[in-house]
Formats: sequence, structure tokens, C-alpha cells
Amino acid sequence: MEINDPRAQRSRQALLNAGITVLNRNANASLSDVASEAGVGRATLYRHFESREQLILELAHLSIEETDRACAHIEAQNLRGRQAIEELFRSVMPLADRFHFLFSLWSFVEHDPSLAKVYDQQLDELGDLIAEAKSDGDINPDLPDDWLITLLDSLFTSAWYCIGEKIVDVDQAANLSITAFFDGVGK
Amino acid sequence: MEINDPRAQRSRQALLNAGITVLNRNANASLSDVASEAGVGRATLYRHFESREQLILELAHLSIEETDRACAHIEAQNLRGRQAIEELFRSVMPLADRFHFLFSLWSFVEHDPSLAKVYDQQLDELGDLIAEAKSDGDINPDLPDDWLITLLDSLFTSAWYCIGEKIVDVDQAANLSITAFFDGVGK
DNA sequence: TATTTATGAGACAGGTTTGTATCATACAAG
DNA sequence: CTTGTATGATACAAACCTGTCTCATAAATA
Repeated sequence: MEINDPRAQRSRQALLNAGITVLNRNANASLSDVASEAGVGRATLYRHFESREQLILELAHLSIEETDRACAHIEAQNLRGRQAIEELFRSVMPLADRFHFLFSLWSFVEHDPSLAKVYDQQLDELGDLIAEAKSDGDINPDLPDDWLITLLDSLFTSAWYCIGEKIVDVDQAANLSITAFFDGVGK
Repeated sequence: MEINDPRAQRSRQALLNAGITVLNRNANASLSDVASEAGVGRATLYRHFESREQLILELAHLSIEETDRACAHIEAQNLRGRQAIEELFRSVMPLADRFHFLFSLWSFVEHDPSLAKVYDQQLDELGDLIAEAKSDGDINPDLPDDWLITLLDSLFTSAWYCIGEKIVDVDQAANLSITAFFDGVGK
């Protein structure tokens, strides 16, 4: 398999995109579904990915790295507290499908060491942001960190759902989520 | 099948509980998983439920009715606006697994007419509560109703997850969710 | 105690999914 | 144009799930 061959590159990219789309819709979808969504034969999928497990692992790696890249500028610009978390919403919202993919398939991939390492690092950074926001007075310090992280995650999940249902667009979703997180829906 | 036979009652109840537990964990779990979680043979499951579809439908009915019963007192006491929604959180929180079950398996059961009827009614009542809260000044009227409903659902999902992980208990989860919904996590 | 009946274990057929292999074809590169 | 190779189609075995059936056993009932 020549990785420079344009045919192989096309197939591979189509398969990765289809994998995110199809497995997000149904975590137990068959590889036939993935291949046909990608517009390639099922055999071609197996030429590019050893097994179902390997495909999912590779998708998880891509998703987590993509999320990493999207958030890199937050640290680079030394943002902190509420401002950093607002930027987190705006940066990750367009990648909500990647994020959701990771969450719904986590049980499949949590035991992969290299993946766990990157994920734990992201979780640590999120914990740092929350700690900063608490000490800056942007977040109520009485609230459990784990609950706040779960809340953030569920805000992304619901925002992504609303984007998919065309209830809101990506920018609206980010703004609504930010307001809901910090200020609630009360007047 | 004698419905008064204590053996049959035990098996049936164990299967219903296991169904909620297992299908909540994985909507595509096999009936072997359900049966073994219930501690009964797979054949016994088929003696109580015609098919996989029938089991899911019955679980959905039970869940929606249970939710209905838990919320009945809200209307009976003529609560409205924020007070009603707070009571909704407190009443439904102990049933969060039922609620979550309905949400994740909705595509399986949405075409069942009798179920859709009860569900639409619950959705209408939730819409009424939101409208009242908006006109009472308890909810920002600019926010889309569909987004608010999705947000409520995701708050239940994350609360239920935190309860399962022993991060908070049911009462804490209700209080945290209420505060997060109306006032956000800001100080 | 004797009878009824729900159950567990297991066999079975039909369907789907996974992963491998083969072969003709179409595309890329020299 | 000619060679190399990624692909689609297809066949295949092994595994798994579903739904049905049978039979010996254990629990409920009388």
C-alpha cells in the first residue's frame, strides 16, 4: 500500500470521515455501513485498517489530536479563568462531533495507553482552567470539579445535538453554552 | 404463563430491571446480556417477552409512566415557573436512568402510537412550564424552547452519570442541576 | 405427597458481521 | 505505451445474535 498514491489517500480520508459520521450516529454500526458511506468497497476498508478496533482507535487518536490543536492557542495566548473557558467553547464547538465520538466510544479505547496519556493531559488542563476560574471568582469554588467537567461535556453534547437538528448554528451554540454554563438560563 | 406464580413475577421483574440497566449501558446489547444480568436463562426472557422490540417497547412504557407518576404532584399543587421546574428536577432525578433510557432508545420506539401520545403530552407540559417560567421572568425569553429542552435533558444525563460515579448523591445532583440551569456555575 | 408449571440448559436454523482471499479492472507513474 | 498497484466485486469460514423448540429439574400449589 503506497501512502503517496492519490487513490489510497482519497480512500483513506473518505474512510476516516465516514467513520466519524457513521460511528457517531450509531456506535455499533457495521463496517459495511462505514465503507458504503465512504463510497468505497468493504475490502478496501480492511486494506487500510487491520480491524474494527484499529479503525476506532485511529479515529480516536485523530479526534483527540484535532481537539488538542484547536485548543493550543488558548494556552499560547495565556488566557485564563472565564475567558479561557469561553474560548474553549468557541474553539471546540466546531469539533463537537469529534468530541462526542470520543465520549460515546470511550469504553472501546480507554485501555489504549498512548491515547489515555493524551486524554489525561487534556483532562488535567481542563482541571487547571477550572481551578483558575474558581480562584479568579469566575466559578463557584464549592462545586465539585468532576461535576463541572461532566457538565461541560454534557453542554457540548446537547449543543452538538442542537446543531445537528438545525436548532442553532455553531456560533449560537457556543454563545448559548457559555451563557448557560456561567450565568444559567435565568433572566 | 401464570402471572400470579411468584417465580414468574421474580423473573419478570428481574428482566425489566436488567433491561433498563444493560440497555442504558449499551443500546445494542444482546438479550443474552440482559438475561444474564437478570440472573435468568435466555429462554426465560423469550417466555416473558415476544421479541427484543417488544421488550424495549414495554420498558419504554414503564419508564414513561413512572416519570408521569413522579411528576403528577407538580400539576396537582398548581406549581408554576421556576418553582415547578425545580420540583421537576427533584422528582425526576431519582428516575434519571428511566429518562435516559427513553432518550437513547427513542429511535426504536418513536413510531409506537400509544407511546408517542404519552410522550408528546409530557413534552407539551414541559413546553408549558418553560413558557410560564419565561413569562414569569424566571427564564430568559430569548432562548429557543428546543434548546432549553435539550439542555434540561443533558443536565439529567450528566447528573445521572455523576450519581452513577458516586461523585454526588441524588439530592446533591438535583440541587446542583437546579442552580446550574437557572443561575449557572458562576459565583 | 402428588400435580402443575416456570425454569435452565442446550440444540437448532436463519440472519448478520467480521476478517481473509482471489481476480479482473481501472488508475497512476515511468 | 507499459508496468505496477489500489480498487470493487465476490466468495468464504468463523463468530455472534435472534427466535423457536425440547427435556429434565425444581419450585409452587392442592
